[in-house]
Amino acid sequence: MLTEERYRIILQRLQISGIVKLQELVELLGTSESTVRRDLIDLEAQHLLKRVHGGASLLHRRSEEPGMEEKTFKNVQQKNTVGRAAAHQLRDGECIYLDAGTTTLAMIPFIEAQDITVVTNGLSHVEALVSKNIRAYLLGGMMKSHTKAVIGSIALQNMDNFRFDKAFIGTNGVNAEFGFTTPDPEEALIKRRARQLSERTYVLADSSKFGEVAFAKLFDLKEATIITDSIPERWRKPILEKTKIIEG
Amino acid sequence: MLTEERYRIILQRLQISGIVKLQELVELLGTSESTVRRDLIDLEAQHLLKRVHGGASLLHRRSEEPGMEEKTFKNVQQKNTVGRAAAHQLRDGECIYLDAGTTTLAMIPFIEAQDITVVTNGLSHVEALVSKNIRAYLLGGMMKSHTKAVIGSIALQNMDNFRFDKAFIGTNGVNAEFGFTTPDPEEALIKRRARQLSERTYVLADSSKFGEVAFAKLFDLKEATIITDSIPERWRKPILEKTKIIEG
DNA sequence: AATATTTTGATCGTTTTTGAAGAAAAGTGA
DNA sequence: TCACTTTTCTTCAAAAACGATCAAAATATT
Repeated sequence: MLTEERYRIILQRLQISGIVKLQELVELLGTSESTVRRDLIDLEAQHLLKRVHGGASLLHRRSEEPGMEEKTFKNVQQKNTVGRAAAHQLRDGECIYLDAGTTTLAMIPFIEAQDITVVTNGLSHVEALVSKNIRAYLLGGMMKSHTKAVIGSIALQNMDNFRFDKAFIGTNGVNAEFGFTTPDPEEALIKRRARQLSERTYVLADSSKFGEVAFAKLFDLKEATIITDSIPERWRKPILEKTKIIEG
Repeated sequence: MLTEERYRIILQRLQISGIVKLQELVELLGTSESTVRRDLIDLEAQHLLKRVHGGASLLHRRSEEPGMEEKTFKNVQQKNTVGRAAAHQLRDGECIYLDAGTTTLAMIPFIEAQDITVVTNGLSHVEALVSKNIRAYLLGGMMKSHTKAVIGSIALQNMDNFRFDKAFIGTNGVNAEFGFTTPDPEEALIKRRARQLSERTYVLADSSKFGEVAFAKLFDLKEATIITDSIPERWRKPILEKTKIIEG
């Protein structure tokens, strides 16, 4: 792996989590501790990050977005676990759909499969993908202002240009009775269509989403495999009766 | 294999990935390490890429040229002048196409017209627009890695969903003989189609672009109105003979 | 066809990058 | 504070990449 490539991955990782552990980078980059350490020293010299004991953090020169900032450390951990497990489902050469949202975004640093093609409706996603040298297509359509996601009829129509091996979809609620749900019906339409166009569908949901129900239904539990960090005991049985779960 | 052919493949590869390993190129081109090395040296001398240990990467326009530091401020001033003049052409309720690129990006802060709809292929543009609460549509398609622009056949096909009152397009060269030109043929296709779909077309070009010629032709001078900060005296007459100019 | 020029591939000594091992420093908990 | 763990720093040798050079091959010129 090229030096510049490592730099980019490190910085990208930082953008997403705000902080990275050194050991995490060693694992992610598949290189030695010494090398990562040297990279961090170089990047700090370029004022691109701040080294802290055990890793590095981004220097907060500009005020980050309020929506993304309030995520707790635990949330980040959970999302990373889910993201890692999801990325692990990828095989070389596949074409996938990556839904907008922070959980699917957390998948990207863990992607190791080669020669994959990704279609997404997330603006941040496409940026992260191209900086990892992954072939990325963006759906066209109307920009939803807050979530940086593309939605609307044009996006739907656009999606018909593609067929996917796998779709990775985010959700706000996982409920045995009501299936997967999300607050925005427009986004629900997109997610639903993505499922129809894929061979297999994975729904990414950290443990806090179990039992929740939001306004717009995506589809039933049985239509997708759930990828999560851990299943709350209370929901384990009723949900396992209906669908498969991958626990990271 | 011809030298030029190798150059083309190397640069193309670089456009796609943003970075290439030397060994990767050796394999791809089926030639010796020495030759690839020499190619990279030549291409770097032509300012078409930056050599890094183990391969080459795209040069980031920011840090590459030594005299850029001082030039930046003047450039920004120019772009702002152009951007302001362009934004002033907008009327309430219009639907416009906004081309990717830094000059068109500079328009956005100056937009005052109400209730407008903007279609763009620029990732940064769409972000800037939604944060100004302007209704924005993004073209779908393949992401070009370094310019944050959407290109390719899907983007073209996508554009046919729209009709524009006005199109604002960036360029790299304005020449009396060769018309408007840009380095990337893929981007040229998009720009050309945008012009066809609009009632009126404006090309934004700061004064440094006059006289320049790049590889791919967009269209003739007479097909669009030029918006610029100032016209170099030398080009005033030949260009004014062919088209209209708005000077900010 | 013979000669000159350019391009190519291989070799080799030098420099840069890398990973490992051990010493030093920093954090942790009693 | 002291022992203990974890992280960082330093050093060194192996590996990878580099630049320079030269002869063979391809191409152009006469």
